[in-house]
Amino acid sequence: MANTENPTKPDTKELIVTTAFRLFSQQGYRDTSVAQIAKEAGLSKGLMYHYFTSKEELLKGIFAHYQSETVHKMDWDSKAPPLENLKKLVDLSFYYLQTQSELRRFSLLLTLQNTVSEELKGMIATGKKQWEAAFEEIFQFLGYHQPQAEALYLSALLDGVAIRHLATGNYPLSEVKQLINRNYGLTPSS
Amino acid sequence: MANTENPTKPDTKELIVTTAFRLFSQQGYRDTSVAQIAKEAGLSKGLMYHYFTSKEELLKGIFAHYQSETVHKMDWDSKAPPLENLKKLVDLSFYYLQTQSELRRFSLLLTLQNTVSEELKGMIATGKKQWEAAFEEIFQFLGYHQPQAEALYLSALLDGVAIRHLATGNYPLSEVKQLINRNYGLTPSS
Amino acid sequence: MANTENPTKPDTKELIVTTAFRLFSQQGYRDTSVAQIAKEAGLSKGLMYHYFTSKEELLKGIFAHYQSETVHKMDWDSKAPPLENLKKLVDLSFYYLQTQSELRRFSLLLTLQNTVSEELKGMIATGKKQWEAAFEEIFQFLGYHQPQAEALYLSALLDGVAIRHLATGNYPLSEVKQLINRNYGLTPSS
Amino acid sequence: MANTENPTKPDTKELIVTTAFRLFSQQGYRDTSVAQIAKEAGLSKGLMYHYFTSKEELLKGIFAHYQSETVHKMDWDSKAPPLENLKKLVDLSFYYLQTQSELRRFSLLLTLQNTVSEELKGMIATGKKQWEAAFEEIFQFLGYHQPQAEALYLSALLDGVAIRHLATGNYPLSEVKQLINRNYGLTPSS
DNA sequence: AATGAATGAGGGTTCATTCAT
DNA sequence: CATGAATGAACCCTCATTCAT
Repeated sequence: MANTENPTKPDTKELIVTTAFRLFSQQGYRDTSVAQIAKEAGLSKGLMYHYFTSKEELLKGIFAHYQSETVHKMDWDSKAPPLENLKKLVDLSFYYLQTQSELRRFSLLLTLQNTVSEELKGMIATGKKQWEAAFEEIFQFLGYHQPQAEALYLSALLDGVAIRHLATGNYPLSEVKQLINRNYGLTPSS
Repeated sequence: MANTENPTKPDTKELIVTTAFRLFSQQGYRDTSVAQIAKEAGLSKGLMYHYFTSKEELLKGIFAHYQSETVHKMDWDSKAPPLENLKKLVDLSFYYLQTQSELRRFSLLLTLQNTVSEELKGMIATGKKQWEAAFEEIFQFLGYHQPQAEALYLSALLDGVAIRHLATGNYPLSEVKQLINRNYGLTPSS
Repeated sequence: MANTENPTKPDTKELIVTTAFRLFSQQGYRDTSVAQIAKEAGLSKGLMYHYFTSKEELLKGIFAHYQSETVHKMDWDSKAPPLENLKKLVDLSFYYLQTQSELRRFSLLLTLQNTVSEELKGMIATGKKQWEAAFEEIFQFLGYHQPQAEALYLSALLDGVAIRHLATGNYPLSEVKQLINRNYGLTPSS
Repeated sequence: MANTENPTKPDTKELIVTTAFRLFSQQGYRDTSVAQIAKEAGLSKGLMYHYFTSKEELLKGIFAHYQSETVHKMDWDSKAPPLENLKKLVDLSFYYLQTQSELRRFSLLLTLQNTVSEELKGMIATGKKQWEAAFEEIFQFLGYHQPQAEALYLSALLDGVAIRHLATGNYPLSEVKQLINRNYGLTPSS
């Protein structure tokens, strides 16, 4: 009777999250109505409020959903050579940018918005901190003088590249990536 | 700066633009109602539509107003030493980020949104193009191998710094700026 | 006539149509606000938009509603004596003019207005065409030399009678009807 | 100094009336804004209120203007042969319909509207009465049994023809006119 | 779990009219 | 005679949310 045991039945909650995420990314949070999400997902408004008590709760739900999906992939081996790890992370950043561009857009959008609740801000900040901490540790290993500032610098650069890529239709991602590789002494692979 | 015709009479149009910009920056475009702008500016809703035919037109008006202020300062001397020019521009970018941070936030936000009108996108894109073109010319002078990619790289970096600064309360702007100065061989001044 | 699913539950959509029609007829389309219709019908504005996506759609709904009621009665037997059929139609025209005078006024009004949407014009035109076609067929049977022109002539006459009746408080409908009967060789009945 | 003496200066009041009449005819009274009339006429809103104290007053002004222009043309000679007079009037009706169609549309529009003020209704009724009286007198001369009803009948017919002509793009005016001529024993001329 | 009718507050916009200049 | 800035009320419409079924 519980639907978690029935693999054939599509998970309604996930369907809502997925649909809402897509629409929020494309049109923004305010410009997407609950009705539209319901229609697009093929279910009723009432049902959405059965799973999420409000539109904002749905927003948080989206974030929780994708963060849990993403985080565990960032497990890097702190004993491996630092440059290798750095390369891994930079590659991962570009990989996400290309494969989950809408998620990236979504994150940046929320980051720039003043209106988001403190709770959501916290969730976003947590994600960013993980990257910064990883970069900082690596730069420390590599003997950079200001590892923290360098970490923030690189994080900013990757954010900037993301925003330009998402905004422009023809941003030369690979060329810019080469410059990054060169500036950090990374050997290109792909 | 003052009304050209009658300095004592407050320029209503400018009052609207200023008020709207402030509110848009604080709460976002969608979360600011025309009624609120009118109330805050101390005039009627109807009057706003006397000056701007729609809320979106008001938004464009804001950009036109502040961009014209900005562009005016960007006239750099292409015959001066390139490094000096580069430094000037980087300084200017940081200067704007600190003095007109909300305009910056706003333009980044709209950049990411798909629902923005083509006309507005054009206005924003034009602003960005000017910076990129300036950077490219300088990098060419300096003999960089890929001046265009380098320009996009630096633009992205500056955008990224802006994002982080706008998102974080305590982003170490000056330290990051030092790193930029060092990486591009610029002598710090301030 | 009653709600097919639950006779006790008042059919909200029909309630809206009925109320709107009454008010539109009394005050005109433009001079009747959606708010007024809602108030008069005892429901919220929002609900009206749940059933009709716009005020104009509501207008179309009214026509659809009443025209379907009308057309149903216009099924005349083309094998019956032509004069009998003609009499039937003329009687019907007068019957509608007296029982649904406001619908008639409304349709004449919209006919003259250039601002009416094409779709609505189409709906009205369709109604008129049906009458003209019926008249033409009958006049053909009766051996009139210009059955089409005669059909348009009679249609115009009936429209004109409607206009005068709607405009004047004391238009002598029955006397004019007698003249029509006489001119077309119809034997009066009522 | 008075501008009535200066034939070269366009009469502002007439310009307003003419423009308003055109727009009212095309779009209806409610769907035409004072601002639009002012713009179309190339003058300010304020000036319009200098000549007409309200929008409704402007409407009355239009009617007064055109009625005074039209009435004096209807002077028919009661001593001439009745059939000749009848023909004259029918011809005149068609002539107006073709040369001043917008005025005719305007009249019919107001006739059908419930919202018009009593004062305006009176003005319109007066115009109609003149035609009816003329027809009645003629039919009396011609020995019709119910001259008044016949007058109303013919008036209605002419109104109906007008509305069909104004509504349809391709109404066969001349054919219908021939039928009228035939039915009333008028010899065609044009 | 699921629907969709129903609400109420608010949003953007229009417009006749007034009035200082 | 002439302008257009300014107002305020109303208008059409949207939307997050609730709730009976």
